[in-house]
Amino acid sequence: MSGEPTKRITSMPGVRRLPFYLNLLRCLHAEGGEIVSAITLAEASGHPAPVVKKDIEITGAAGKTGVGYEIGDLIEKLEDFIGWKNPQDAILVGVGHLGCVLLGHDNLNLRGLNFVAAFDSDPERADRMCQDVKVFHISKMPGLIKQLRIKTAVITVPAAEAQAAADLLVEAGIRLIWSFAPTLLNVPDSVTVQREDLSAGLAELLVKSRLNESMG
Amino acid sequence: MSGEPTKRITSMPGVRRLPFYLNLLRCLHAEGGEIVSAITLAEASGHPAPVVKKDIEITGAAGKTGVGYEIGDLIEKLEDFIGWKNPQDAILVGVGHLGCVLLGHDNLNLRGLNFVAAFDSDPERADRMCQDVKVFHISKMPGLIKQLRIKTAVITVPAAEAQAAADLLVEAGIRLIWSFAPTLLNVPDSVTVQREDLSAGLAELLVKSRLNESMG
DNA sequence: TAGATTGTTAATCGATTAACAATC
DNA sequence: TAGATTGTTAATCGATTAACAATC
Repeated sequence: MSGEPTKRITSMPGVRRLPFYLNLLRCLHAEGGEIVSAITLAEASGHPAPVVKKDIEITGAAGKTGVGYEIGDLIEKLEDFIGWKNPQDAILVGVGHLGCVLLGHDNLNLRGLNFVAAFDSDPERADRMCQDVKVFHISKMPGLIKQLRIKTAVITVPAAEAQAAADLLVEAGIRLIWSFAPTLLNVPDSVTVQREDLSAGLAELLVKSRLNESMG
Repeated sequence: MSGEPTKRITSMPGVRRLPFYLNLLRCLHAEGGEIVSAITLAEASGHPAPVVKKDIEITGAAGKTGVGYEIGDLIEKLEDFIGWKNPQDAILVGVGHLGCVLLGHDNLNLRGLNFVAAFDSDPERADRMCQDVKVFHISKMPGLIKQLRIKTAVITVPAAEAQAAADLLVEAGIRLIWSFAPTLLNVPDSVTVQREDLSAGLAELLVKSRLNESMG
């Protein structure tokens, strides 16, 4: 009822901002920077300084009062908190255009995923390479996931096939699913699903722009 | 000070959920459905029914008490509110892997954008087609934007080139920018920018999964 | 009528903003 | 010391949840 210190909730909006800071920090680091203040990060990210400080706080990183944060340390702490320090093995289902882009994630500033294989239900797409990742027929998926003890999967199949793919993945032992299919996936509570929807961003752009106009 | 009825703020989280509902509604419509309740949409989307009702409310759509919403009407209202009824002409800068995927947006369930041209600074990529869209060298961009009076642009260039691209676009008259570059873009207030960051979703997945595990 | 569902109002919750004391 | 910046606490704001009256 009173005082639950265990309930340290981490703000998801905050978590989502971390990769952007990380990107900035890597740039600063590459340029030889050593110290950075929340104010600098705020200006470079477009978020208010108090937000930046709060976001950094959830990672457990500490700065020096009156000085700022040590860039190298901050990078370490952010990577560690997000879970990008030791990229985990992952597979991808659905080697269409979007699937291929994600497999070559170096271009996208994605970290934390190490694709070891990709799968597709179309035999035409199997037994080829896509972005240096071997593509197999989907019939080989369950066996390979179990054998390599993969826990993370990306779904880039059409909406109609997404639930069937998810069922296969869960049955084979997958615990984390990053889905780009515009459908709700039915999975057990023990499986974490993150649904991505590009059209959400487009809708936001169009509505924001209309609000912007009407404000003058 | 008291009672500002003009200040009808539209909830952005709500706006971002609309495209998903729209997708569901189109499926129901295609299957011959005529009426749908907020409860049905809630179950199919994974959002609570009160949220669905509030989200529908912002679009101005009205249901029948005790009955539900007329699917055809709801689709109309959502499309109209989001601004997808009359897709607007748009261009894309940066015809890399991601750029190509977005140009073929039919696969992505994106609506509202009608790509009339694409541009790239690499001469090798110019004067070709990508997903049925003609690719030009970037030197032709300002002229074409002005000539066709394009207002919307998608940026899929590397981070280092994004600001320069944005400057060109704004100068040529672009008012809406959908950017996939992991950088803050400096633009006048009259220009609306929507920044997309795929790695945010990945970070959220990893952290949510950790929270999920620690809960048992 | 009885059951179902919308639409609205009030209560809760979490995130952002503002302010400032502590300290390098 | 004086200036700068962290880290924390309090105040505000907005979004979600809960409850229910209105009504088909």
